[in-house]
Amino acid sequence: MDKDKIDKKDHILDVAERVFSDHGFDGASTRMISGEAGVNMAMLNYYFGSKEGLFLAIFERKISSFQTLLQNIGNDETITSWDKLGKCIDNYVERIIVNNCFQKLINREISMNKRWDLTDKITEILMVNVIEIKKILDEGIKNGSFFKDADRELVIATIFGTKNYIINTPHISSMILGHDIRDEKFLEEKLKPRIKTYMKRLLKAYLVNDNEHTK
Amino acid sequence: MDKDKIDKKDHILDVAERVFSDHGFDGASTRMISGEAGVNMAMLNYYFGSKEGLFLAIFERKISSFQTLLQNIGNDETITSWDKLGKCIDNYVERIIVNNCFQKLINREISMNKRWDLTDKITEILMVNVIEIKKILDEGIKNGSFFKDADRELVIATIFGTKNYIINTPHISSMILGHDIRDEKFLEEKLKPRIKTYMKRLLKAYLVNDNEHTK
DNA sequence: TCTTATCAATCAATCGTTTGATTAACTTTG
DNA sequence: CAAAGTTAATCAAACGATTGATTGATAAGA
Repeated sequence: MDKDKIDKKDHILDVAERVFSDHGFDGASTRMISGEAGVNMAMLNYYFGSKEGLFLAIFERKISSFQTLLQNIGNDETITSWDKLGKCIDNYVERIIVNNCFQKLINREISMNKRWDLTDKITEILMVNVIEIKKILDEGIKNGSFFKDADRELVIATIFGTKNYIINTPHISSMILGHDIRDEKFLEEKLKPRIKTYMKRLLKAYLVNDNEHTK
Repeated sequence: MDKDKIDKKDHILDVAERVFSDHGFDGASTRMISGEAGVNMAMLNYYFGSKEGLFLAIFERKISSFQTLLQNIGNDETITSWDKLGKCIDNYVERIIVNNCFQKLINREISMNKRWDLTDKITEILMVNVIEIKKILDEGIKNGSFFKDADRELVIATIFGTKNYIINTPHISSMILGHDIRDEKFLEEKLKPRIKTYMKRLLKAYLVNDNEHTK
């Protein structure tokens, strides 16, 4: 009974997430969503109050599920700064999912900058990862294992930007890589390991203090 | 007369570009656009046939202006592969404009993947830059000045991704950098040189063949 | 006179939302 | 235990508002 209701709400949210990510907030009609979800149109307002309420509910659900898997590699004292960063990269790349509806939604919202409160909420979530990496970089520079003039902020932009570029422009990155990145098998077996290796080599070459950076 | 007409069409396109980038295709109404442009609503259909026609016209205009400034650093035989890449980076970073309406539109369209023909056209344009850089990387690897196992494709993702991350998520990157990146002065005097320096150091450390990459 | 440009008014379609009736599932009461 | 009452869930139908587009009239220029 009560569980059925939750399942139904969850089902509607699943469908709405996909439809919103495909068509945008304004492009997705309530009839479209209710139709694809197989529920009466009035149910959307009954459960979520309004179209905007439904939209926000999608984020609320994901946000609460995000915060549970928040982890703290940075505080581990037993491994080097470099190994910490490597672990972060592995962890981060592993979470790559192409055609991720929610990722699309986040990108659109954050570039749209229309619903301010939502943008702030999203920013807050994404900043958790940023701060984690920044902490590791700070530590590495402080203890001398990373090169002291390293541009920590732009390193962060590179880590997130490289991954975002690949998954946000699947059409282009597929062309660059010569293979459809939406192919699950290719992504899992080839691309993910490749990105991990590349990112680590790239950052090690820049960060790790065994060569002088002649300008 | 004829020039007035072109100016008027251009003015409508200017306004439409901004309104579409602020609200998305479906979120921007024809009344909104015509109102802000100070023209009668029927003029949009008179000039551009339909709302979609207006939308496409925005891209047509930009595309034709893009293709004129296409350049060919790659074919210069007098400088090293590394200097070519450095020039590319300088050139590319210099073109960074935050709050660029058209950039927003392109991103939305390319992640939306709805209007296929338009996506193809955009891809085609963006690939010009990609191919240019790829050519330089190929050459550098071939002539031994770049490290032979360098992942050319992912290097490209890093170059474009780092920049895209910064300008597409102004809210976040401003927070990371501790300064509003939409501040024209800051962007021009501080950020642009900083990105140039960083990108060159990063890529040089990874690409240039004066140190072994111990895994 | 003929073409082009502009306009207010209007079109049918679709939008998000609301309504009132109906059904189903429990709870209370006699 | 059964009848009455209460609540929540579901639905078809309709609401007013807004959408993109079209009309026919009017003005201007060649």
